[in-house]
Amino acid sequence: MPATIRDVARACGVHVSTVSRTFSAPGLVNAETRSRVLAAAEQLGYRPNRAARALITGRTTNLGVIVADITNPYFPPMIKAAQSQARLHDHHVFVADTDEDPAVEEELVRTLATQVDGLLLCSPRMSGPALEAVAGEVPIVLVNRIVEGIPAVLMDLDAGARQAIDHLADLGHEQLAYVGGPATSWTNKELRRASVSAAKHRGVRLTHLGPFPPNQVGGQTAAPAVRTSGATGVFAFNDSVAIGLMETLRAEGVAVPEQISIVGVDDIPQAELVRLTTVATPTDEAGRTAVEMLLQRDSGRGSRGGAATRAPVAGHRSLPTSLVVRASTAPPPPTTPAPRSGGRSRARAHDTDRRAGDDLTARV
Amino acid sequence: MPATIRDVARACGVHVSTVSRTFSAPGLVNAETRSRVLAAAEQLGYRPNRAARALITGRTTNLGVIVADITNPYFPPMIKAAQSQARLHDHHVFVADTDEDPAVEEELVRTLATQVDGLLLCSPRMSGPALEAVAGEVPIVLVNRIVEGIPAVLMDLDAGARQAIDHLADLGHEQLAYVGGPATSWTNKELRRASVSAAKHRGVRLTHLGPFPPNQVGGQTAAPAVRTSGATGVFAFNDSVAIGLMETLRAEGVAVPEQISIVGVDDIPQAELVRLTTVATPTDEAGRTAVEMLLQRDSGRGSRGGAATRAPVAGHRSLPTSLVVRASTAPPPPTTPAPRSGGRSRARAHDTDRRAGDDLTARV
DNA sequence: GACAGTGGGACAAACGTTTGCATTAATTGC
DNA sequence: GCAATTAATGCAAACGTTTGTCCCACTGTC
Repeated sequence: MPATIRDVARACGVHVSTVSRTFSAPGLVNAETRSRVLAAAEQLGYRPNRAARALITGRTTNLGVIVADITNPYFPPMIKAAQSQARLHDHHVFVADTDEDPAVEEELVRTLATQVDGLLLCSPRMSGPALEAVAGEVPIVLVNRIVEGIPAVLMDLDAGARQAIDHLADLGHEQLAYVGGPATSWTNKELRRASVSAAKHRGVRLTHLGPFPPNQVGGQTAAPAVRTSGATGVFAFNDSVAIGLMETLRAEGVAVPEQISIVGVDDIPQAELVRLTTVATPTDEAGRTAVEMLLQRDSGRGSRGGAATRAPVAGHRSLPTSLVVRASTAPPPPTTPAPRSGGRSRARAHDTDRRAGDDLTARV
Repeated sequence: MPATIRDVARACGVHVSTVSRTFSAPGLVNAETRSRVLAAAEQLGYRPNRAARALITGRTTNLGVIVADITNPYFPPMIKAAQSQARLHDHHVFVADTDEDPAVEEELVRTLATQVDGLLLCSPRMSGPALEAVAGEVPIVLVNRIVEGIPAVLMDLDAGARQAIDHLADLGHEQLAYVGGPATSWTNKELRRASVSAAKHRGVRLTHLGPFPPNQVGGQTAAPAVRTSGATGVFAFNDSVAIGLMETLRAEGVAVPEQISIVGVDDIPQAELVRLTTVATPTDEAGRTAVEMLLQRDSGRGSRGGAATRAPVAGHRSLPTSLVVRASTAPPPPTTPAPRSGGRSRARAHDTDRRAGDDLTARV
């Protein structure tokens, strides 16, 4: 029923190849002919059939974005940015949700592979070897994961952990805890490593707790361990965990931030609502950048080109994080333990700042 | 590079049509041959090319979901459910974000139309005639919108508004306000109408405020109008507006719920965090249902079938809402205005309940 | 006035499938 | 045992594009 290229050709007495070129290589067709073709196409409501085009060119002008859970507030900004960036290049995007299941993830990648020019894997849970195998079938860009030979965009977690630990140390905290996420999470591993390193650098003690599920329930579960750890400053795997923890502590009568300070990661919308201090990660920029890498890598490819023309594998791109100070952090209670003078004075200054402009948000 | 149907055919000395049938109509091919074909396909890593299949069958096994804003927490559960339901039927889904722009929406529909078997338009902003035109090109199911002749799934806003207004009236409020969303929003129109009707039915006064943007900023903007309206009970277009309003009122020293009660709509994750009383709408079920309607309508279609085989246009499906009572609603302050005895006594009871089990959530 | 150069278009093959029809072989009914 | 049915497979056209190659009719040049 919809008009085909042949209908257009017939309508203006010209060969189909001319119509085709009018769209794909306008320079090769006479200006007068071109406008006749365009008029006819417009009038017939012609839209090129992408499937047919994909069949012969080998390029689909489609991208795929695969995430663990669309309802996790961390992902939507990334998806949105990816989609919008793709649209800039006249691409559409498939979005798939793996429900946190590596097997589903793998199957989705496989079935999607034939229909896209590239795949964006966001915080993938798949095994490294599986990822490498899959990268052989279809161009891939990873987000929040490093696998040898596969391009990736990452958050600068080293800096992020340093910002969080420094902030707590600046406030005067000397006993910290890192509340970890899932054991299988690459991000968790990195964050933990970076936290340990930053704590050592500042000369404060840091204990590791977990693993816990990466959501509010995980935070609730972590509460007892946090209390017995004796830490006055807590750095959590992500905002959801931090929020779950904060709410639970408060319900149990532990004042936050007066008795325990909490820092999260990601700066999801909920974090602002509960005034959680957190390390903001530029998820939207990650989505944009990843799509750009995919498209760049892809350009010049196609079924005819073959593997030889494939662009050299791009490297990793690291995105800057930034600390957002809100109302979940403050100096530790004065009683325990004996404060060092330097830390205390700095902490006092911070404290005053926070009370003065309580509804202000400082970005560091 | 990837194996084609021809490679498989050659590998097991059989014609391509037999291979094709092995997948699309296994009953027509001998069991022994079938297993030989399957083995060869498996060994060569053959996956049917969807573009080629789409080209000849006219069916893409793809669906599209179009929303105004992916980062609006209202939509992700709907997208997730739609995607998961589609996967059950071996379909993939495109997700597109219109950035609240009707023109973008229209263009996305047009470009997506050629690549999908059906489109899910969630709270579309497009004009009615434009929607009708588009529905002629590709099967469509609307969510949260009624347009003559186009199937739709809707929230039962009549019931929702009644639940909200009844709840406020039960608490003893006699002067209410409806804080409206965008003027172009169909949902807003319905909600407003239903609120007026419910208020009249209960014999309480209700004034309409707005329009306001459908987000927290909208709620902030609405605060002055709410205060001057004299209302003690507020029903807001959605949770985001309700939250923005609540936070602003509190910052200005107006106690919620002691001085003003607020009810939202949607029950987004943030609502639970700030203990907002709200009318929950089953967005995930909406996504699931809509996909089911789309697929059902689509089955038996295809390029060869033509319009004659198109199933009769499905009707509307209305989904039940439910009131979630949290801590943003309470009886009005005793001073203003003189309470009617019936309302008061009931309100007292409610009030006691709330204080007794403060962290409990009642679903009505 | 023949000739190379060039711009514009037509021709046809190809992409990887599906599917109606023809063909063959095996089975059944009489 | 022969026609008629059924089961299994082969054959080839078709889907709507893109693109390499070929052809024609102009130009401008010597």
